[in-house]
Amino acid sequence: MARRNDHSREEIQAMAIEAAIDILNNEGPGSLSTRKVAKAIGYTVGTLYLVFKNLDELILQVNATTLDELEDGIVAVSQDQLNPVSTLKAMALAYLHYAQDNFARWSLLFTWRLPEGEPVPEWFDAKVAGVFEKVREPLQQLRPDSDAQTCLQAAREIWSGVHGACDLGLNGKLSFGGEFKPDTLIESLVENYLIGFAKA
Amino acid sequence: MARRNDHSREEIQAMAIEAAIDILNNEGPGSLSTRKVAKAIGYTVGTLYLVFKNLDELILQVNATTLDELEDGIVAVSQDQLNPVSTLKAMALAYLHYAQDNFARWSLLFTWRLPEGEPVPEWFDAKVAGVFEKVREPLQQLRPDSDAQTCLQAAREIWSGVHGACDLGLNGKLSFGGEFKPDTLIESLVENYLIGFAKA
DNA sequence: TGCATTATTGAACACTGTTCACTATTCTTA
DNA sequence: TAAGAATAGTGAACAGTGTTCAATAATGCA
Repeated sequence: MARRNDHSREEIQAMAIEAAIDILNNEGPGSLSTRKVAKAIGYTVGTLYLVFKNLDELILQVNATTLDELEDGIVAVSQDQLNPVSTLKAMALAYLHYAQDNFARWSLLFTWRLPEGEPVPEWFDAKVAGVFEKVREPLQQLRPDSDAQTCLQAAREIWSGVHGACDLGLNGKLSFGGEFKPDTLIESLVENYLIGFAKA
Repeated sequence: MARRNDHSREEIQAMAIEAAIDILNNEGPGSLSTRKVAKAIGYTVGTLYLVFKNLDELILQVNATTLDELEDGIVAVSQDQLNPVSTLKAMALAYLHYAQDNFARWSLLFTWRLPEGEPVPEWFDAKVAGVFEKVREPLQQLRPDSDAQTCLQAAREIWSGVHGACDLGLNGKLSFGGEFKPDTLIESLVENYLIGFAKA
């Protein structure tokens, strides 16, 4: 046997998450396995199960960091925008570009399903809510007289559109007749939706 | 050994597809396996591989029937509508309801990824194009002066939205603050988008 | 009836997530 | 310092996965 107390539980967790991200980036989704992660951090599977309940829990943590980065990316571009419409467009494009640049992780975030009974932990839901709040803000600016609930609903609607375009677009489900640029698609989608939203 | 020539290759294929659909409906996605399908149709795995190249090919066929049913469902409700807007709303809701009622199969259609090199066969892409053509028609009615390419682009946009709402909604990614009804969400999304699209 | 053909089998291989009896290292106490 | 308790870490084992392919048994034909 090798080291003991070389790393704390928290350190091993962090190492595992990092290793998992590396594997996802380099070998794509579906190549992630407990043995691969264990090997990458210099431990065996058993240790992984000492630190995570199971693979689902590890993936949940990976998805959490993905969600954080996604939010950071969206917030970053929304700083220096002149009006709510251009803010929302910039945010949508930031979402697309993150998904393009980190396809495996972005994919995992949406394709991974917990086993039947297991509910998504509330801290995860809270993170999701945080992202949507960032989308709600410019929508609120666009219609200051509407209540927060209405704008939150609109955030769900517009972000569904952006997400759907990324999902279908990046998975080759939209490339069938004529050229098709995801950037243009998303910009036009946001534009058209906001005309309707602003008018009502 | 048992029967011989009891069923033709085509019959075994059809039986396998049907069995796979049953398993998906009853046990959810992720419970599908070659051995289970083989057992369900009274053959062994070996026979399955005589009739399908691999599991991917079987799933592709399952997805093809899902796509067919999806198109049928959308076309059915679009018959007796008074105007393009109500047609598109009805189609969107039909899409949602199909996804709700056949969650496992609808899920499989979008989460299944072929191995790295393998391209989606063109007959599959053609099927997808067929569905989008059905969406393009009412959009064309809405803006008769626009060319087909513009309306096809709009079809991609609006259907991305509808699909994204189903994806996030049915996977519990939108249920975080306040009540949330997928039907209402989708209707409002389509409505707002079409205001923008009709106006331009 | 005997032979060639071929549909069908199921054991084997390399992988997966998960468990747990065991081992080796560290910490505590005498 | 020596003995013992506590525990970090292991890795073999189990049940499952997709896939292959030599062996087998049922059929059609001569």
